[in-house]
Amino acid sequence: MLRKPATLKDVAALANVSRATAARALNSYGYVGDETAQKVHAAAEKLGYRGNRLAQALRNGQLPIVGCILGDIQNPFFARIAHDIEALARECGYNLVIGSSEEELGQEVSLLESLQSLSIRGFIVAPTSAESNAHLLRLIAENVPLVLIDRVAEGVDCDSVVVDNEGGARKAVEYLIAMGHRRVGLLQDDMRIFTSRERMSGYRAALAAGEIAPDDRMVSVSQSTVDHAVDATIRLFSQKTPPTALFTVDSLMTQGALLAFRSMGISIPHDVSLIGFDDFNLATFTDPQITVVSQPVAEIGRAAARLLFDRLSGKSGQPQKFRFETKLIVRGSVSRRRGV
Amino acid sequence: MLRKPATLKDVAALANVSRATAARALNSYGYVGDETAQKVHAAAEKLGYRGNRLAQALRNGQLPIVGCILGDIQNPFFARIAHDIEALARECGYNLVIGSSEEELGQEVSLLESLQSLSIRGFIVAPTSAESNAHLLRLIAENVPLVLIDRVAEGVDCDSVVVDNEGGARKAVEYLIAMGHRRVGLLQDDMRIFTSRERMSGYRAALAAGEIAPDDRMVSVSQSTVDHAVDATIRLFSQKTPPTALFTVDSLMTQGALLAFRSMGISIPHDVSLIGFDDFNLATFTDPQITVVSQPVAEIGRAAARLLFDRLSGKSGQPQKFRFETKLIVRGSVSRRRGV
DNA sequence: AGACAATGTGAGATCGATCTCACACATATT
DNA sequence: AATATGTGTGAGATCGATCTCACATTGTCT
Repeated sequence: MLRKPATLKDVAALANVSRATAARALNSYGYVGDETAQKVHAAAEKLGYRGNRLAQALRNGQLPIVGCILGDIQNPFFARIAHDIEALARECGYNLVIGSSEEELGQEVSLLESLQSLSIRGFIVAPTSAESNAHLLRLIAENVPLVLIDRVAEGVDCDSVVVDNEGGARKAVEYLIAMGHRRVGLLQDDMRIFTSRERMSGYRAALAAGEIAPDDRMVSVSQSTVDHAVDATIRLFSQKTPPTALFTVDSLMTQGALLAFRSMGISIPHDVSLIGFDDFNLATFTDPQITVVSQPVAEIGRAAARLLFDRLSGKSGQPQKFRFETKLIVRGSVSRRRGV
Repeated sequence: MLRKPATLKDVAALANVSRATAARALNSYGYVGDETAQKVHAAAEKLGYRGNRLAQALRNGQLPIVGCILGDIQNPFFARIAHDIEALARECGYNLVIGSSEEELGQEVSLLESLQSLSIRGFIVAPTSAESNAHLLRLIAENVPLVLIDRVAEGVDCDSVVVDNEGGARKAVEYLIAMGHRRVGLLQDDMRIFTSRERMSGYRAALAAGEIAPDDRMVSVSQSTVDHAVDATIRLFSQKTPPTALFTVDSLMTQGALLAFRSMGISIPHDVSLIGFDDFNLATFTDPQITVVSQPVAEIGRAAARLLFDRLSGKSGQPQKFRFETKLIVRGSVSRRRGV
């Protein structure tokens, strides 16, 4: 019983006019007689006519959809961003296609290709890799609006919205050092990821400022999931001389660290101090509450979306690079280290 | 410097053949000479030809995109579902458009219309309202594959994946009653929402089984956000004779209740017992850990996606209705009520 | 009355990919 | 030799909406 949706032709036929006239009436341009216009509208109403956006898009070359490629929507940070982008897109009459790269470059590339062949109008991407960016450069060369979010990529000159990762990490680690810690652990994800590099470099800078030699044994790398972070933390703290403080680079890792500490019977902040990058719902429910570096997550998505829609509405000019400040929120997960 | 993407015509021209032949070579159907095929492939390669999926979709009437309309991607429950759907869609060569209804019927309707006019192939929807469903019925009448998720709608006969909300709620409230509570509060969201109704009805059934008269003063309604839930909880517990136990219908509400209790100086489980519907990351980090009714969230999204793709690949037959069991996970947020 | 605008309408081209059909030429079959 | 089959190719229609252009019809101005 599949009733095909009504087309403009059907409307025109019912109203006894040509397709051209029907189009004029419905989109109100050019000359149309009042009576004719009414007939057309009545016919459209009666048939439940809804224009085929596909055909429209084919005609004018662009589909009112924006693409958004993030690492993982399950990360609350990305979920919030996706939500805000979708909301703004909706206001602007766009829809949002979401793809998860799962932090795999190949996935990101193929997702982007498949979306581009849909004549999608613009992209917001959190690039998996800071270096491999031929696919992004191609977009720019083809003049497709692109906004990078959370992360930038080397040599890719386009709009972007990031936070001061290095500064945030540095503040956190400096604070730990000021509290007397000298063996400060770092739990981070893949070094290909821009934020990871920057946070690592903030970590290093803080160590250097504290005249502490970097020590690879204090650094553990894992995928950004709770489970992987648990393992990585356990590895880090099973050493003979484990860190006395830990800095984790995102909220999933922070959760993993908390779970690992619990399972190992390590208590915070008595046995180990902890600071996480990115504030999250859980942070104030634990005992003690977790000290974090917070990012203005409510602004990031909206800022990126606004940049994209500005481009889409024709604004040209130099790429705009936003960099939001981060803030150290001191709660109770860090204690002063005596002696050693 | 906007270089338009190469079209089939360009490829055909470069290879010195007609469009028809080029199409045959690239999609390998019909007869094509070996040499010709090679020429075409070489030309396509050289021009970086990527078919225009828009034009293809217009031709065959369907776009390889599925639409997913959920309440709010920020709810970890929906985030997980969205993630799983996207992953399966990707495997099947589809992309995913996500829309947030924000629990507004109007939003849901307009989102659905706008996506349908894109010739999108199928939908997974968590309907805002259990009753207002003309838009869903229309989809079915037009034979568009539709899978309802988390919630069903009255009279809408299609594939669906839900959990046993009533049973879950009932188990929770019966447990509270068995622990000696007689003033059991309910913190729920809008009654138009299917899950809300079902959970309410489980709550009522448990009260009835315990021979406790329902009392409207024990029920507080709010939007499903942490902030609204805080207010609603405060209202509930500012009464002369507040509940001694509380059942919350989703994880955001549970978080709200926890925050409210903290701000009111109410301690769990000493002053009040708490059970939440839907397990969530925070539940095991609090002290005490929160007793919850858990749903098999990892299966829901995949099940729905599988149903949808089965339909898309032509499977017909009676609508399939999945209903997953829920499980009461007893942790430490409920204590036995003595005396009263 | 004749010229010239303003108004209203339809035929047909276009976007890009695909598919049907007709036609060419070869080889195979009686 | 005449017909059938197999192979390879291109012209043109199609999907649905839109836009350009040409053609009417009215009204207005000298």
